[in-house]
Amino acid sequence: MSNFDEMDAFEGASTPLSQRAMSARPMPYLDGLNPAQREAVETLYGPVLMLAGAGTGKTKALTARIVHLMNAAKARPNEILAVTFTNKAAREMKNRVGGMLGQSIEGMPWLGTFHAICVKLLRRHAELVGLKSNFTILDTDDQIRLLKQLLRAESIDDKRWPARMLAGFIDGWKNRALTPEKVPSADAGAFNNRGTEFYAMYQKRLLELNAVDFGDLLLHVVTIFQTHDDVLNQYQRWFRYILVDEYQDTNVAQYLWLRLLAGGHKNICCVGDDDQSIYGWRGAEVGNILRFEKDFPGAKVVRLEQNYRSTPHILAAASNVIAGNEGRLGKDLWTASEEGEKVRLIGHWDGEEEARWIGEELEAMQSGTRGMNPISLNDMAILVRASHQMRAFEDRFLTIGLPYRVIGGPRFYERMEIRDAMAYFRIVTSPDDDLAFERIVNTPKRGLGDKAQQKIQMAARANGVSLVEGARIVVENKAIGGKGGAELAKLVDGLDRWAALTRGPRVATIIDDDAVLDDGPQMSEPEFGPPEMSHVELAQVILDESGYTAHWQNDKTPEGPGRLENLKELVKALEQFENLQGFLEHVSLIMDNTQEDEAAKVSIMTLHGAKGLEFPAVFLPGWEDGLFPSQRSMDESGLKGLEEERRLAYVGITRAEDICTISFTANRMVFGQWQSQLPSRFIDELPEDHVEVLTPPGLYGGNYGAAGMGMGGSGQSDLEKRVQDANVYNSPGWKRLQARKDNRPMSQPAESKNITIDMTAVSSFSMGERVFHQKFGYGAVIGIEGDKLEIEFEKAGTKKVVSRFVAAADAADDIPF
DNA sequence: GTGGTTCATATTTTT
DNA sequence: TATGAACCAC
Repeated sequence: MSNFDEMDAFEGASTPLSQRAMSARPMPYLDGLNPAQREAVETLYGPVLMLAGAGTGKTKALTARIVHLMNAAKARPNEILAVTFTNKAAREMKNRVGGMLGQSIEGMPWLGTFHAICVKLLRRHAELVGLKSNFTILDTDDQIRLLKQLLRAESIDDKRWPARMLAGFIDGWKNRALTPEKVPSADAGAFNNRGTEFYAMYQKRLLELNAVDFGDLLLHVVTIFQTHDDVLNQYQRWFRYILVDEYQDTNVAQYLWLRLLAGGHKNICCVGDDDQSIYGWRGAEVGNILRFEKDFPGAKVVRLEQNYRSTPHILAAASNVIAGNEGRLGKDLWTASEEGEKVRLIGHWDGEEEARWIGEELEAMQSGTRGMNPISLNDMAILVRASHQMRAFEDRFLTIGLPYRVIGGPRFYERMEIRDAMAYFRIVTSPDDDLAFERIVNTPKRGLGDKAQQKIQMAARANGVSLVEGARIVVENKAIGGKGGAELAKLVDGLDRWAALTRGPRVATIIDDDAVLDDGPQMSEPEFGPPEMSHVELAQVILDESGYTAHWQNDKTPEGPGRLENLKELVKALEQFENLQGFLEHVSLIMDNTQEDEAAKVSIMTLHGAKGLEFPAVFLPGWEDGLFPSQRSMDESGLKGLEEERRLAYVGITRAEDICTISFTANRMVFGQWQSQLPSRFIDELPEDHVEVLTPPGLYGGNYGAAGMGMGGSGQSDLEKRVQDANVYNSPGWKRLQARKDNRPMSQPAESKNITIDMTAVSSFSMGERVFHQKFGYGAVIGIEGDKLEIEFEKAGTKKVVSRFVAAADAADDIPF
């Protein structure tokens, strides 16, 4: 396809208002920048690497650069390609650019995530890789499902060769921009020697389904660029300036993509921090950022080293830890801020005690008991290495009634009910979406099990049609009897009816040259008359008439109400789109957890989830060898793994603005078994001058190492390792820390705990009353003690819970959180 | 086809 | 420990 005529039309497109408004004024956005930031902003041409340490104002610099490009280089907003990894980052950048310009920035169509931009590109050139432009995007779950089907068809024992493993290989290849033909022979042994073969089959199947997975979005676009010079040239000319955020997280495919696009003018500015590369296991290549100057000869490297976030103690601790890594580009972070408190280090007996102590500290900080100004819970965070660590905190906070929020977990669009609902929308808007059909055909239960579904499959295959059409044939032939047959007939009927409601009659395609948007090469789309019903209403109708809403209304599990709530939210989200298609094209990439909350809560999240965030008070629990650094990382990736863990430690510490508290425990329950733990080797890397040891004397003295030795009798190497670890624990650094430790008591229990009793809550429950709890589900009150209730839960057993976390069962909709 | 059982399994998860 | 998937009996 050739878009050159259209391209030429864009070159003459009128100058956006924003730019005219800008050029009249001076450049106020440059004033607030420090010299390094300013240099990075003002070097508009040629390759630039902005090495931005944690908290050095890289987003500020990046946004200022965008504005400066429009202002000084007279770049039109649509000629700037700005890529991020997350939607959140993209959104923030959009907002901040808009803020600097003093107007909303609708005119930056190419500011987005790698994936979102690739979707846009791929929809335009889909046919070059054998797709139709309305392809569907499969998420990980769909991907696994599909692979399972393939493996089953080949009678592969999925115990021994699980689909997940195959998905891992395939993702790995896609991350490296390798199509099946290009997989190197070194990888031939993958997946029992059949990895490449299955990869090829999977890709073929995806094309048949007109579908792509996340990895394909990049892979296909890279393939197009590599095989179609004309297309590549178009975009090379179109994107006059390229900006990349979090460059240290790019994988090979993204790297190639960028190199291809920047190939002409090389006006590319990459921003990143090699010390914050923590996604190696997802295919990210730190090498990309380390190699930048070689890849782009003559590149200007600018270091942002002034930190505006943390105190000197915190920075020193972080710098000292990260100094243990080899082959860094190196930065010297400094700050003008006041000294503040040292990084605090404390050991505990076990995870429960750790959670209890942190809970008390949080309360003390919140009430200002600690002799400081009170801190809002919103300004505190607990950052863990692995999500299973969260449980101890949740349990503890639930019992003491401390409001918390878990960040991360399944994303909105990954939830079962959302995916089911979306499958309904998909099958209605594109009836040949077989995957969607498979998902919903027996959801809710329609009495259509394996056998019935096989019949549909066979009918479809025999006639070379989609599953929906196959189902229609089955219904017409009455091949399925009884309840199932009747239900299937009803479903097919429903699908027809809903599809008819989606759109009005088809209208002749109109190509209106003047109406072409100026955001790049365009393709025309068929048009339809006006729909008879708004897509929002239609969505509700689909969910109701299909019986899906009722399915969850009848659901007895504690999740039921929440799922209905999510469905409501999904329908609400539809309002922002023009139609169902538009929604589906974007939703898989943009829906995220948008729970905006009112009350102050402490955040609990993983270290990975915390990247890019900052909090006045940060707690880093679980610094024990094996947990952090994670044993698995070290086993699988050796020194590389350990270094990535160390970067994770660096990320964790640098999230803290004022107070950073690191803790470890002597014992921890691992897979149901108690294990004695040794303090993390990273603890030894903390600089003693910047650390205050809070561990009470006697608790973790010499007997700690002895306990570790006593347990390690299982094998020679194991024993050796433990001896070695024990030596680490007794290392000079640790001994010095012990020697300097403060003898003060651990912390006073927060008194506020017993003072604040919510009287309304106390009186509102009675013995035997049926209640609902968000985490534990339904239960009966069997004991009342002040504001605490003892509840026998139907699923979760007997628990003591603060009454305001519980709602009367008949009012489950009004749970106050 | 559903529901209960057993058995294996056990990081991190931007899209 | 505790969760999910797979299998088997109704």
